[in-house]
Amino acid sequence: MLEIHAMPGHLIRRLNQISVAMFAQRVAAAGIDITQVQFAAISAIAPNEGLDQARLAGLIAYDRVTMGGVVDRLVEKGFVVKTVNPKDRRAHQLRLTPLGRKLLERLTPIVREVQESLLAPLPSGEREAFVASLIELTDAGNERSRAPMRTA
Amino acid sequence: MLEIHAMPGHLIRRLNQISVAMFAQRVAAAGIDITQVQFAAISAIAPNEGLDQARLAGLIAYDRVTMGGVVDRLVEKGFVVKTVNPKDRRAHQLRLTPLGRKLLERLTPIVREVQESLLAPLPSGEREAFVASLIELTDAGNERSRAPMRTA
DNA sequence: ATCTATTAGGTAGTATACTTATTATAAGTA
DNA sequence: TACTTATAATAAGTATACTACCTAATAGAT
Repeated sequence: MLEIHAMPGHLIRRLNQISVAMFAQRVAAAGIDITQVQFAAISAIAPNEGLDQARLAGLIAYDRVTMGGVVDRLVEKGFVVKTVNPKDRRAHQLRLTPLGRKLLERLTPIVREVQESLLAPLPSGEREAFVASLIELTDAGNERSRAPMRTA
Repeated sequence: MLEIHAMPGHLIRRLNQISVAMFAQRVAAAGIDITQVQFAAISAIAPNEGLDQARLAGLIAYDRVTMGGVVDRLVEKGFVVKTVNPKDRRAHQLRLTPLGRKLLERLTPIVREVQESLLAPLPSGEREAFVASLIELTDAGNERSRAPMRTA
């Protein structure tokens, strides 16, 4: 048994890999071609149509440069359209296509199920406490991340 | 407030980003040029000198292909040496150099401190429970990851 | 009206993290 | 011995996640 096997940093990294793999497996099984990160993006665009890439990145705590690539792939797949904001020609406004909206509707219940499966190994009494701790830690550590969440 | 902001998968992803950023910041502050992943690799090689890349990948739950690149960078930096196993010429045996061993010694206390800082925002009574849940979840989900841990 | 600081987005480069395919070698079996 | 299967590593391709740097455009101050 190595020391790192009990280190929070290492365990979080592994749990993230498990989470990503479970997402990919369930979504592929439903015949849908999208990643976890791409899902987060469209689910944040949906209630904020017309927002720009920088604000989108802030909403879901992504790096801005990474966001550019994610959006491009979503545009390529036909789920998102990107138009220049006439009021601020630096900014690209993002909107879901009808296809993107339909995809989000189909995905949402699947993604909820993935979350349940992820926590299923915990006794039901501990799941809430675990999620509460996650929220506490991400909240407290937000500014230390290179891509902090920005809701304002 | 978006639904994903309370989803375990999303929170784990963010916490991993925070953890990686904290590691990078502290290690850079100590004047050391190494990533979290590279640290995990050398800390697993140290007590298992002569192991091959596939076993190393299993020990710390990395993808074997990814491991190849990580090892190459450690070799380039002079922390690890890679030799062909004469008994099985497919396999590359890994060993720390004296420089690698010294680095590991310098890093270990820093990394321990990073783990403490990461959990510091939790009330002290909740930290153990949180880590226990992490272990429970990574244990239970191990086989779902594309890079499961293999200690055998 | 001009100067300055800030912001949005992009490029190029590095590192992780996977997929599928290929090569080399090894080990087992017929 | 020949055939088959398994394994170690690499190659090429895609996606995320950063750094550092660059340009264009805007906003605010003077």
